[in-house]
Amino acid sequence: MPNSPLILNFIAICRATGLRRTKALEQLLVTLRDAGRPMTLNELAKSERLSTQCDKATVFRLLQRLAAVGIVRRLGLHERAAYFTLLIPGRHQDYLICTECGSIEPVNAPCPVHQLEKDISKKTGFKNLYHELEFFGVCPTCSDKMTE
Amino acid sequence: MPNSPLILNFIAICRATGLRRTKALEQLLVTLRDAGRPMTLNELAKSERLSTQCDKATVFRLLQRLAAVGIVRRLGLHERAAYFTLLIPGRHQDYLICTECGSIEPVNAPCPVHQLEKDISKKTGFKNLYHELEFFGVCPTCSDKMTE
DNA sequence: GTATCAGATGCATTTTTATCGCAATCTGAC
DNA sequence: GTCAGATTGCGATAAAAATGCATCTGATAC
Repeated sequence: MPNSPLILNFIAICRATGLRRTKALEQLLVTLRDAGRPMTLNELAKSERLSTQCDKATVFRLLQRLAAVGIVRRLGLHERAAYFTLLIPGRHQDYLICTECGSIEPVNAPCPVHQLEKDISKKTGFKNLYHELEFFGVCPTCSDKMTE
Repeated sequence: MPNSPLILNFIAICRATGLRRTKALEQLLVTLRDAGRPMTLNELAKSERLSTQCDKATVFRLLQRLAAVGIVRRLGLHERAAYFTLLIPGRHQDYLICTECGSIEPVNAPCPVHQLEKDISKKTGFKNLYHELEFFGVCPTCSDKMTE
């Protein structure tokens, strides 16, 4: 479903903020949605959909714009390269990351931080608060390897 | 207090793991402690104490080793460059970061995530879990500037 | 449908951050 | 004081991020 309501809605937001509907934009959104996880610029640029469609610089600049519009978020995730993920409305995601192999998986648990977010906003005067929560540890596969 | 008990203790841990006590090591630890906040490699290398004392490559390698020993942690913080902070035993720190000016301040609130950390460890089999929690928003100074 | 033009793109290049190799130097145990 | 091994400085490289510019394209007006 390359043109699901989700994608079409994102494209509408882009259009409303002055971005044009290009092949590269659509493919980038679809790639991020299908991945369902944060991806690096390199992963994206080399992905099946995008590598044949546009240059890495284009992906880079699109990600910047999408981040400015609020469709994409740039994450730290402790790695050398930045990760990018779709910001799907109403969905918040925390991550569990293996410090050995770098694997990233979403955490299936209600995030306990939202209330604290409101308190902090009230106390400090910071506006438009959001947060990033990442758990790091050694995954079972890696810890098996380490004890061998 | 260049040689506070804290620093001496860190040095003892280093020694116990085979690291040697060098000027660069001491100055790096003192610089991180005095800063009281995460710093990038570049900031550290250019700091008063370290710039006159050793090369950037040395700071880099020391940070790697200190991270391996568990005295220092490498943080993402949403920025282009990695941040490093002292891991003071018994102290956990979350951060509040302005997305406009990049200022970083510690959050003075009990972190609500530790219980979840244990649950995740039990459920997923991940070991040695820790987490990073960052809040992002627009600080009062920046939001004033934006409405002018 | 076509002309128009600001926005988008490809390609080359630069800048910044991260990392490594190796010879020279320093540290700590004896 | 001696010496093996750890550490360092310096230069080189790799990898990631960012940009300049000529060219191309999507969206609007006609």
